[in-house]
Amino acid sequence: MANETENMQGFSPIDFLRTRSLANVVQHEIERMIVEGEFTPNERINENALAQQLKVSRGPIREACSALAALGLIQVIPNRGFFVRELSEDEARDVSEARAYIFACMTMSVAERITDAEVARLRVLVDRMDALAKTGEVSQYYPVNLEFHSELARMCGNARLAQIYLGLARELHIQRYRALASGDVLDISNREHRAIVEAVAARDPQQAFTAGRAHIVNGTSRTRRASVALRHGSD
Amino acid sequence: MANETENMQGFSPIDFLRTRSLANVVQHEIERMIVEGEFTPNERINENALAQQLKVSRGPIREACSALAALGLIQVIPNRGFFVRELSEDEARDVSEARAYIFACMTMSVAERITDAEVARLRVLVDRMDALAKTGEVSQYYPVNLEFHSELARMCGNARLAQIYLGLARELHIQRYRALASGDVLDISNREHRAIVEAVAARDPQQAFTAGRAHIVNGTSRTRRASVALRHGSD
DNA sequence: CGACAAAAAATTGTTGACAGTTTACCAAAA
DNA sequence: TTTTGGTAAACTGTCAACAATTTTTTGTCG
Repeated sequence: MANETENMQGFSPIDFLRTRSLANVVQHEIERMIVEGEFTPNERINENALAQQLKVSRGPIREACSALAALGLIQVIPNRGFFVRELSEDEARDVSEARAYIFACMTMSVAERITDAEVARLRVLVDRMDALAKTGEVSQYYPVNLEFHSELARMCGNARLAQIYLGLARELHIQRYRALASGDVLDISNREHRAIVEAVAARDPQQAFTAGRAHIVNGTSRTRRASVALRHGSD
Repeated sequence: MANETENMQGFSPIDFLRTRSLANVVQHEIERMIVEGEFTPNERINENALAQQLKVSRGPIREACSALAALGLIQVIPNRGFFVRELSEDEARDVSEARAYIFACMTMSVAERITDAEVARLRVLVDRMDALAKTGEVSQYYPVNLEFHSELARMCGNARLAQIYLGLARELHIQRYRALASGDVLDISNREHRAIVEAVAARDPQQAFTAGRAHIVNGTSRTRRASVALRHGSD
């Protein structure tokens, strides 16, 4: 129809046409709102208000929330509604630990199957991060770091493992356990990257597992320390 | 209320009642139908027919299917409906491998934190399975085997890891990669159980990881062999 | 007889309305 | 002032109807 192009804002028209179901669009919109803080943890999602705001009826809203509940991002309490899920201290610890384990498994798998060409590709990324860490360019370091991690996820040759890893990372991201990096932290982090690359280059699965797990565990405690420092600083 | 305390088994009855919306009931019903073969892989789920059969309207059906789609059990094709998801050969391999990795992480974690009392509890289970394997009582062996695995999941001290493990196991179960056991297979399988117990009893995480991974990997190939044999036998 | 187009049927997508439950509010009594 | 009881508003749970799309059937022409 002609007016399809009117009411799409922020979405590419291709995506809009691919998943024409409103529920799907709504789901991604709610996800975005949670990530960007328009919904706070434990807040109730008012179906009527959201329906009015997004100009749809409650049906698609409820379908989207059901899906997000299954994904663990939303909690449902019968007769009271959908609530943005907040991880307890214990749950956050479990998710972080699980993420470390699964990342370790990924690097282990990479060590068992990596080619020389792939080793070279990882080395390029680590070298580039080294240079950026030296100059302290956090904003440029971050995307390369992301690429390094997703490159490993691809190389592990197990799409499901990678998917689980990304899901856990997203959950932590939503809960505002975000990586906050300063100069020397970048350097330490990249030294761990190098340890991973050397382990997989040596085709040593044990060592790769250990290095991978250590990287996430250390990263988690670095993030936690930074966020505690921030909290004390701003109070 | 007075009768709250009466019929609580495992979890509180208040939770039981609180999670009962029609959509939730329908979700479990569809799940059951898939597991028990009333829906075959790739079959379309007819919303009207199912609504009539379950005596509800299409709203709850769609909410339930959205949730199952998020869980990966159902596939959505816009304007064509919900389809029972079938794992491809590659996907099934990935899921099996991921399950092995995560079980290995669980046993590794158990080795790092297990108490003497818990070691004793595991030994009791393995001994009991040994006795049942000798007599070849498959139907009695199976529940003890299940208890052994869930006991390990509990002991690993990470609810999220355990949840992921169970999700993967369920997915494979639904896809009919089921454990089919005969006498000597039981014996071999339980020898692997014993290897896991000895590794965690020695507080050796490395060894526990190896033993745990091997158990699932071997179990998968045993199941696969059995199912191939069955298929050839029945054709 | 087969290919193709048009009509009909079946099915999904979406909406608004109504019933049942929870929450908020307010007045009266202790 | 606090508590209690009851009423009204807000909200969720469910449904049936309508719109849009896909699939099946039917009819026509080569």
